[in-house]
Amino acid sequence: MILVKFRDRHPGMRSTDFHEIRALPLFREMGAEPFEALTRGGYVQTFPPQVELITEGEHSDFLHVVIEGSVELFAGWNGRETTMSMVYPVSTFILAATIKDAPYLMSARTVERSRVVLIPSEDVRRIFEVDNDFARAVVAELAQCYRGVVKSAKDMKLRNAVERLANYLLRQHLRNGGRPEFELRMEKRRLASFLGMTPENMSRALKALQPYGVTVDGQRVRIADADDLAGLAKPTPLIDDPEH
Amino acid sequence: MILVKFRDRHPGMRSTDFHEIRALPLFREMGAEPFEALTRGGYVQTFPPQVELITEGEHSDFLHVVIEGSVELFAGWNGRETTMSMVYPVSTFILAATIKDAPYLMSARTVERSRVVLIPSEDVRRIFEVDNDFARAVVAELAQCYRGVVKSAKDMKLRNAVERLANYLLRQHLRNGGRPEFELRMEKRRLASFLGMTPENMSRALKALQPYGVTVDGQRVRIADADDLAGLAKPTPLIDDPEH
DNA sequence: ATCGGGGCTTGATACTTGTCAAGTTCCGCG
DNA sequence: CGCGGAACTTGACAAGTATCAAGCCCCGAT
Repeated sequence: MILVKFRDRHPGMRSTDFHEIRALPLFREMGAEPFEALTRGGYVQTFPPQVELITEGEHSDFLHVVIEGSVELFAGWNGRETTMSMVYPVSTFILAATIKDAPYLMSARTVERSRVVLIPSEDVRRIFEVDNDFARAVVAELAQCYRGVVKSAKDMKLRNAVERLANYLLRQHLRNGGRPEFELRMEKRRLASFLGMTPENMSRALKALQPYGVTVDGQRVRIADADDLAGLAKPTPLIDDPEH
Repeated sequence: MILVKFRDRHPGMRSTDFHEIRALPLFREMGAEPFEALTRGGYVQTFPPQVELITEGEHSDFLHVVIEGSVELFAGWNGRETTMSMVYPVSTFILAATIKDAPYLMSARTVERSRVVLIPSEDVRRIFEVDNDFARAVVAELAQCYRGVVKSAKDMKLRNAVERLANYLLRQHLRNGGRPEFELRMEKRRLASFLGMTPENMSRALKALQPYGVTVDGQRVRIADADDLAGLAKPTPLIDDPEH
């Protein structure tokens, strides 16, 4: 029954969307009723590539949930721009700004055609005030995000470009079940910016990893001997383990 | 009455400590009873300078509150080390690790002789589960911390050494009520590490700021014309406003 | 199939930042 | 009071990284 009501009220939303959002750690533990109240005002929209969903400095109107496609979080200053992170389905972004009712610190744009659920920030804050399970889920999510940025900051401050790239490749390698070959999840130019270097520099960094068994063909990366690469990368869970 | 009980149970703690902790945003909104339960197992300890209070990778046993002195949060990798942030009274640190029951991502050491309150992590998590006001205060605190690290990451990725230093000095200038002279809050070597550069480089960066009216004598900094310096620094609330 | 554009690579070069070594200053301690 | 050590500064040099320019390659549009 709830499903029918849900779909009636949320133009464009499929019941699979509903289930996927519900399954997120952020929403998993709360009761059906508050979840219904939270998502009542939400709606789904499909955006073409390269659409700026939010702009840093602006006020937080919606909590965003990526259902399909991918979204880039980036920031600019003084004519420069850098990729802060990539968001893949299914996950939320800019939760902190929404909860604090503060301006966005980062902008967001679609990379490819993407389906995004928009939940009014006011509703998020209202349910947050009322529902204790949701409030605790928000804590878990924020703590996770916080630790993620801390790791990223350590990566930036303690490693040089080649080391950052080597560790990134090892993380992706593991993410893909340790298979020797995998696809990069984003364009190289974006990856370069994410890792804090120029595209030219990353191209050279990739070459520098050849002696360690890394070969690249387009988006396809092959890691011949992960241990060899790890000898250079020296990964540590305190920076590189996303679960930690 | 509560005060007397409190002091009886917490060796070394003064009633002023009690009030200062209670006044923190993290503890301000919760009821007297849960606060009492939360701090019941806590105690105060005074540490000499350069004592390592926590080590990254270790398990979170206590939530720490700095009452006097100052504490440096730092991280290491592969023989390198960097200062992540400084904690001044009265504030807590490593809340995220405590709540998540996860390993510390950063180490902490006293810089000067410091009084620190230690609250068992188990108690923090227990009260967090039970007390909804506290849970929401934790959200506010974590969101604040998260946004702080994001700003710091933007600072690192978007600005070069001189720009980071210029903006840091402007922030301190503002913090001190806009007076032309103020004292650096930490040693230069630590500040250099915090700002992501070597001490040698910071020495040169300070010289590079002389044409913009910055003069330095020991810990004493004079900013002759903040607007002039801001012309170079181009501060933005999205990186430099701690409240934002 | 051809054209055009954007992403990627490469080389040359310049700028930024780090390293090393030496010297100075400052401060605490005997 | 003077000694010792650490912090800081300075210069010379090396390493890391960015910029600029050119060419290649892939892919989508005509």
